[in-house]
Amino acid sequence: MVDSILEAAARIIEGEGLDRLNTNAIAAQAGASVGSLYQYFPSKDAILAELIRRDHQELLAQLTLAAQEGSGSTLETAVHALVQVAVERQLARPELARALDFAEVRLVMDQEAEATLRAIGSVTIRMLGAHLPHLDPMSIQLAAADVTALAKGMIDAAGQRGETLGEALTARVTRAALGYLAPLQVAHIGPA
Amino acid sequence: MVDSILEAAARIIEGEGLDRLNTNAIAAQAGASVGSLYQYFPSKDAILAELIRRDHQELLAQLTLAAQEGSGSTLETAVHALVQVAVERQLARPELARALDFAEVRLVMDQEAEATLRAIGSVTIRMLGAHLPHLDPMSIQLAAADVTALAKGMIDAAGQRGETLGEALTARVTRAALGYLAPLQVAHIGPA
DNA sequence: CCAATAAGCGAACAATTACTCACATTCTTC
DNA sequence: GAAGAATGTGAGTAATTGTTCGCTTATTGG
Repeated sequence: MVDSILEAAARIIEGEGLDRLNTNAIAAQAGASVGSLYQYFPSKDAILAELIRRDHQELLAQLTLAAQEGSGSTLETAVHALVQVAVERQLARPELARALDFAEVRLVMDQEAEATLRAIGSVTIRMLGAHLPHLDPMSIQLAAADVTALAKGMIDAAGQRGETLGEALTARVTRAALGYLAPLQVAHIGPA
Repeated sequence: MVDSILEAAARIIEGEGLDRLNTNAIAAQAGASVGSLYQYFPSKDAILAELIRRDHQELLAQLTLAAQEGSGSTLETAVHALVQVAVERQLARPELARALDFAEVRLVMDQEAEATLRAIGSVTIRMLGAHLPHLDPMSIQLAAADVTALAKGMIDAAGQRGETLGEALTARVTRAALGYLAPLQVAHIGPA
C-alpha cells in the first residue's frame, strides 16, 4: 500500500506537475481512499518526503556500488562510472527527477535524510580525493560540488529535451567533467 | 502598479517558495488589494508568466550585448562574456532564478515567448558557430545546449550554496565550458 | 467646481484541498 | 465461525485560494 501510494504520487508529479499533486488525486491514482493515505502517512508532505528519501537512498546505493567498481582505475573510468549512474536514473523518469530535485530544497529534513545527502556528496569527494591527491580538501570539495552540478545540469537538460540515448549523454557528461578536472590534475606540474 | 505587483510576487517566491505564492499574499506584499491585481492581470498565472517573460527579455538583451562585445575575440573571451552575464543574474536573486526556471517548464507560452527563448539559445549557438567553423550545425546545437546546461547547473548550485563571489564562479564555469569544448576544437586535427 | 472617467478596494463566492472520523470490510486467531 | 483486531472507506469539515463585483476614492477635462 505504501508503495502504491508513492508510485501514484510519482505518476501524478510526472504527468500533472508538482503543483497539481493533491491527496485526492493520489488516492484515486493509487486505487485507494484518502483515509488510507493517512493511515500510512501523517500528511501530504510526508508522502513527498518519503519519495525523496527513497530516491536518495537508492541513488546512494547505486553510486556507492559504482564507486567501488571504479576504484583503483583511472580518473576517467571512475568519473564515467558515477556519471553513468546519474544518467540512467534521470533518463528513466526525467520529469519526476526534476520535480523531486526542486521540491527537495524547501524540505525540512531529519537527521537521517541529511546524513544520506552528505553520504551522496562524499562519494564524489572520495573519488576525486583518490585521483587528485595533491589538492587540499577544500578544493576537492569545491571540485566535487562543481562536477556534480555540471553533470546534473547537463543530464537534466538532456532529459527535458527528450534525449534517450544514455550512452551518448554519459560520454558527453564525462567529457565535460574531465575537461573541468584536467587543469586540476596538472596544476602542480610547472614548466620543467 | 504592474511593477510593484511583479516585484511582490518575486519577493514571495524568494521568501516563501513557488507553492506559497497566492493572490492574497501578492496583494498584501504589494500594498494593494486583490481587486487591483485583476485590473492589470487576467489571472494569477499571468503574473508568473509576465515575471518569466521579463526575465527572459532582460537575459536576451544582456546576452546579446555580451556576445557583441566578445565577438571577434578568442573562444575563451567569448565564453567568459556570456558566462559572466549568467552568473551575475543568478547570484543577484538565486532563489527567484531557480523558481522561475522550474515554473517555466509547465508554462504554456505564446509565440513571442517562444521566439525569445529561441533567440536566447541562438546567442550561444552563433558564438560557438563562429569559433568552431568546422563543426556541422547539429553538433553546434548540441554543444550549445550542453554548455548552457552545464553552466546553468553549476551556477544554480553555487547560488543555492550561498556563493557570492561572482568572479571566482565565472572563472570555474568558463573553465568547465572550455574543457568541454576543447576536444571539439581540435577534433578535425588528426595525427600528422 | 462638477461631471465623467479611471483606478483602487475588499467582502463575498465558488472551487479546491488537506485532513478527520464514524462506519464498513477484511483478516487473524482460536 | 465468532470475536477481535487491523485495514480500508468516503462523505464531511475547516481552511485556503482564485476570482468577481458593487462600491469608494482619485484624477482629469471643461
